Amino acid sequence: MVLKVRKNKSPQPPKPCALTHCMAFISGAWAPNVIWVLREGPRRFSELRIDIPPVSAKVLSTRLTELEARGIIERKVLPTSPPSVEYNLTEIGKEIVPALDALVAVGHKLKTQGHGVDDVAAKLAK
Amino acid sequence: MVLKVRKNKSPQPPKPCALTHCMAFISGAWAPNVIWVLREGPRRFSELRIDIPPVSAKVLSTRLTELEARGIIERKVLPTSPPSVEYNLTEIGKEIVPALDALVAVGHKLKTQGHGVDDVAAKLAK
DNA sequence: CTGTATCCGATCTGATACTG
DNA sequence: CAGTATCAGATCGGATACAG
Repeated sequence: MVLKVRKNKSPQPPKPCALTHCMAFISGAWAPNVIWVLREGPRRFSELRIDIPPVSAKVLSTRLTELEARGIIERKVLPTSPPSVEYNLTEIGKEIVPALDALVAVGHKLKTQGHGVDDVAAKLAK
Repeated sequence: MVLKVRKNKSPQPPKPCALTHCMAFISGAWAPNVIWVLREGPRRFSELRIDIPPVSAKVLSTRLTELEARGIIERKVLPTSPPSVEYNLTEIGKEIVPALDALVAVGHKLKTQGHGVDDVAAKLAK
């Protein structure tokens, strides 16, 4: 999902919030999934790969780096051998969870009303 | 924003909801913006182009078609000459708005704490 | 274990031009 | 006005190989 982030070349009048910028933090493949998994507690890198099967190491790594830079997750290196790393949601990160829930609720409702992803794909194919 | 939609090849045990599928409806550039603008009432095609400046006609058209297929917006052709078309949110579509608000609220908070998009970009550039 | 570096194909978007 | 067709460039994610 590409949430397009508009380059603010022209100084726009203070729009509501430049929506797209405000949502950039869930952009990128699997970003929402990471937050979703982390809601249940801390996870290690390899555990995340198991929880989100089709994600490649590269993308997961990229996403975790971004989410950390955005202040949504924390990265903690455990002094073990071999090294292990634990990720968990920050306080702000946890605030995203309810919003995600709301989105999923709507998605579920759409699905039950004949607007599931497959249904939509069929319609668009016509 | 690319919300990756996983192909459900392997019959996964009934996961929470296949998160990604449930969020597909806001995927695609400008999709959230369209919903955001439409919250204030119906808009015509050309009006949307004005409200969301950098969007091209092609993408806007594509997005509107998708959102309609997903049951999020309604398309109404007005019997005028030249023809004009009105778009507005469906009842279900309106339910997305609060979720978007919640997301934006978090985004705004992150911004005020030094995690704006530009700050993040700077961190990642290092 | 936890990543990073490359290469590469798939996908998407914007610009332009054109139709009803 | 309201799109659609086509093309080119940019971006992104996956696979593989490799490093600390």
